[in-house]
Amino acid sequence: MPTIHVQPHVPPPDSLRKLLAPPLLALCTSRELAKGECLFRQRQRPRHMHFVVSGEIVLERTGEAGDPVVLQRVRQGFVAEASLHAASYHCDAVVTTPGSAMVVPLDALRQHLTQEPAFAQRWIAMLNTEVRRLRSQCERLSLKGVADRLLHLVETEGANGRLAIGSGLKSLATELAVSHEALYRTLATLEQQRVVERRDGHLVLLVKPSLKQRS
Amino acid sequence: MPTIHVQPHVPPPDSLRKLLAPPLLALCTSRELAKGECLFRQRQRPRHMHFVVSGEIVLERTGEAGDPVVLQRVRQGFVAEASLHAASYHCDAVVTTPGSAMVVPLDALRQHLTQEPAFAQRWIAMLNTEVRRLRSQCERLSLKGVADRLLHLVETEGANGRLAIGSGLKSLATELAVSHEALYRTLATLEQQRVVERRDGHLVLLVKPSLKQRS
DNA sequence: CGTACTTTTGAATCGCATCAAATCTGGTGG
DNA sequence: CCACCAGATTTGATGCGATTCAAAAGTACG
Repeated sequence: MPTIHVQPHVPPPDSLRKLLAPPLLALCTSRELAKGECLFRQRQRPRHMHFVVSGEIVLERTGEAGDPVVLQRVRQGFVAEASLHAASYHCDAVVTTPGSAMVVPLDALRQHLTQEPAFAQRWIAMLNTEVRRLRSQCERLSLKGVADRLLHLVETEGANGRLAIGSGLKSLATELAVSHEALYRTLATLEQQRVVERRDGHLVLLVKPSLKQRS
Repeated sequence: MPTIHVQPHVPPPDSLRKLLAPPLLALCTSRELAKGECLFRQRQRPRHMHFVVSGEIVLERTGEAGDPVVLQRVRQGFVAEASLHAASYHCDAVVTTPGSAMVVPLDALRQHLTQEPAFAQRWIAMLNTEVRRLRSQCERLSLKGVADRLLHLVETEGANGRLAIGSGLKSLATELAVSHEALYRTLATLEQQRVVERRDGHLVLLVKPSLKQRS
């Protein structure tokens, strides 16, 4: 897996510049994300909002004594947008792939939300997108087979039948809530059947989604 | 299962009155929900926002040729809040238990959102809650065992270890993405072990969640 | 009273988790 | 440059739990 080094000054992506007004953008700071680093932990009080520019972080919750469950992987976008008014985080944010993030002070963000109606509208639109994404994820996790979940992921999250594998298939397996062995096997089968292909860190669909004729 | 008949004039619940300002509330109309009725279907253009007051509706998506997947059950709250600016619905809304809903014209809702900053704030808070709920649901669906999912549901969605079974255990099984047989069996086992109890359409936890000693 | 549905239990089967082990990979330090 | 190590990747074997098919009993409703 080729490690891509980030440039010293990663410009905030268009999506962030469009969402945030210039005055807010000016208050943002950049932050490097080192592998294994924690952006925040469960029960901490939120002080900043993080926007992942590059790299990958995962949200995970550790329930009492169980294995940590991966709630979401973020490669581009806000982390825990819902913690806007929360008194504490409800999950951990761990960096799985080095990169960088934009950091917005929470109090400034809240203030702009109340004072800039247009900004509030954009924020609502962003949350709507997030709600839809989460519903998709629920739909995906409702599927029974590993192959179904994987294909659903590529069709749903991928761009034009092409999905970037972030930090290895292992973390992808956790996101799909299957064992990594099962994912490896399923992927091998799908590759043999010419349904999907792995190329330079990407999963590529080789058949039209409507022609689901595997097995 | 006792069928509860709704009163002729169901007042909008507090949560709705707090969220909507009086001027918007005045534009709302009430609507009876007959069993099996469709509030809307996939690909239709949204014209109204629905708030379930009583009864139960489910959001389900039918993927090409697969079984319909239940995305969410709503017993109290907005249906498809994320379709605020969407050009079309991305799922069906079917009434599973008769009741009533408040209907808000979408254009009026959008207008108030842009003109009433305070209202936009409340809307954002509502969306934040929804995002958290959906993350919980994803976490639940990531659990492997039927018992784990069921208990997680009662702990998460229930009030004080008490969860109302809406329209039968069968629809609950679909929400948990397990076969209804598996749910019946698991529930029977859990009742034998004095972990949960069924009383008048409710699931009641009999042990502290922290003392998870089933096995 | 009959029909349609949910609930319940039984039995057979299958897919995935789990345990195990080998290979491959990139990165480190000698 | 090479030996070496930690992690990811891959393949194999086994067992469990859930799905599936089947059927019976209970329940609501016209």
